[in-house]
Amino acid sequence: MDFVQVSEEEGDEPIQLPAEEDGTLLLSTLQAQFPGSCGLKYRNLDTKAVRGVRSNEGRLFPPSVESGWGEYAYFCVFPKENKRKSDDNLENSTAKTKRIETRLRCTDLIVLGLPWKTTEESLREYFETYGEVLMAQIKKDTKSGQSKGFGFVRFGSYDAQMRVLTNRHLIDGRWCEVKVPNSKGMGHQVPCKVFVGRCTEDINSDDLREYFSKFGEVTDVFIPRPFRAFSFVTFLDPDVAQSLCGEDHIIKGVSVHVSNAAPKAEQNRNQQVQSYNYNSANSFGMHSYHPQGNHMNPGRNGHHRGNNQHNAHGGENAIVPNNHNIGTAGYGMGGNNYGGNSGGGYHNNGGNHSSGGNTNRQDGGSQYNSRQSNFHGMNQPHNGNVGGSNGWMNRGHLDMPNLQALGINSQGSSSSNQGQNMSNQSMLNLNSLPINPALVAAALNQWSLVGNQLQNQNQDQQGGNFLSWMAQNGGHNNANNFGGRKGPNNPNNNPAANGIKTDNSEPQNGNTGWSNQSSGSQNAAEKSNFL
DNA sequence: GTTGAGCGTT
Repeated sequence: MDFVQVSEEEGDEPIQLPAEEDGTLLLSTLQAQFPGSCGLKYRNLDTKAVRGVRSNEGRLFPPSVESGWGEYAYFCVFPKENKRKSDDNLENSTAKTKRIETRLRCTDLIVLGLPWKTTEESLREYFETYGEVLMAQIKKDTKSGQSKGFGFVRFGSYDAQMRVLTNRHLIDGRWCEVKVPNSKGMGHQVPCKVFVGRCTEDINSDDLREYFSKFGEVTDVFIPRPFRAFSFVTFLDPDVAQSLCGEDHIIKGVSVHVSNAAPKAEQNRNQQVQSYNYNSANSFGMHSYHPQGNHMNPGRNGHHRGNNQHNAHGGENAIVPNNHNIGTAGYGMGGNNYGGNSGGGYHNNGGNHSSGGNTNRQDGGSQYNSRQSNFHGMNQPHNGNVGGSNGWMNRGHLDMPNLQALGINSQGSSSSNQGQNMSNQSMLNLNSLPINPALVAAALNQWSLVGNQLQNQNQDQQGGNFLSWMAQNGGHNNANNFGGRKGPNNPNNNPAANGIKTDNSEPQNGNTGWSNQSSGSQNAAEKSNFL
């Protein structure tokens, strides 16, 4: 039998891996020893160049047909960092990207099914093959010290985390599940989906896809039917989604407004609220959702709400012009309703908003680059610009600008704009308002007030965030397909090959669902683009 | 001393 000398990195002590009869090396053989690896490379002794080993359909082929693997010392290839988009510029250095991704998305991962004997040391040792392990702990009985059979790990890089979530794990002789813990929910996630308000009926999904694709890959477009004057656009990259939030864009001559697509959990809650309590963020379900605090930042000018937090890192937002005009669709919005007090003195460009005009900004591809530099500290909830420790009390009068700008008061519609009493918003019947429902929807969405009545048009209950998907697909299914401990009736036990989820049968996890998730393109093929 | 779906005394 032929053996291949493989080490994790060049120069490390090699392990001899058995090749197959046909001379190939199974990728699974490699991965059994080097979890997370996806290929091999070696250094050509003559040219000193590093060469890759041909890989196809789970097999690695020797460099030479005649001499096989030879005496080369091979070392592992691991998946690269997330590829940035081709039009990224130098502002997005790898280091910066890595830092952002780390800050944004690394989270504790729960490891289930650990053998009783596994120690924190052996747990760490195992996962260090994937990358830097910041934390590895075993949950134990306080009295006996006996392991409870599960633990937590945290990685230093998102790359490592991704690989862990997408691999199966044989730890101390037992197949274990690694998932994002329920307790984390969406806390560290950045939504990929945006709400697009003020849509007109002639804006179809192709229009939306085509338009928004220039900012980044669009993975899904959902337009509620019957027509509700808003839609949802999902991007591959949550950063792109976030960068667009708070902006107005012109599509087919219509000014649409992009804002956060709020998680379902909040919206469902909000629907129950009959009288809003401004003193309590919790009445809106405010917690670790909304990493950018979009719904809490007071005094923002109605645009770029999602970017407020970036300001805490040095005001790079200045490069994003705030000259968005409102009302190009003929819905006159007074500039006063938008402009004005910017809580922390940032984005204080309220005066730039005008009504009824055309936007000064053309959303060309070049804008995309500048957006990318805007992401800092998104994991710092509700910071900086919140006017006071008690966010809601200090929101000023601009926090619910849209409803008022739209001439809506507690009676539903008004020609005056004076009232600040919004306590009866929940009584609004969006379908009976004598104004364009898109305007109301856009306004309500900013407050997570759009609930099932508007958004549950689709029946897809698939959890929408990337990591929960990763957990569900990489975790559950891999476990199920490769020896997990789920029962035969578990819907995850679908026959799909190689652990990729092919349906939407995953049971909902209460706090990870996004109301706006649509089914159209949430399939394995597109999701696999993440990997 | 046993066990095998779950979710963390910070």
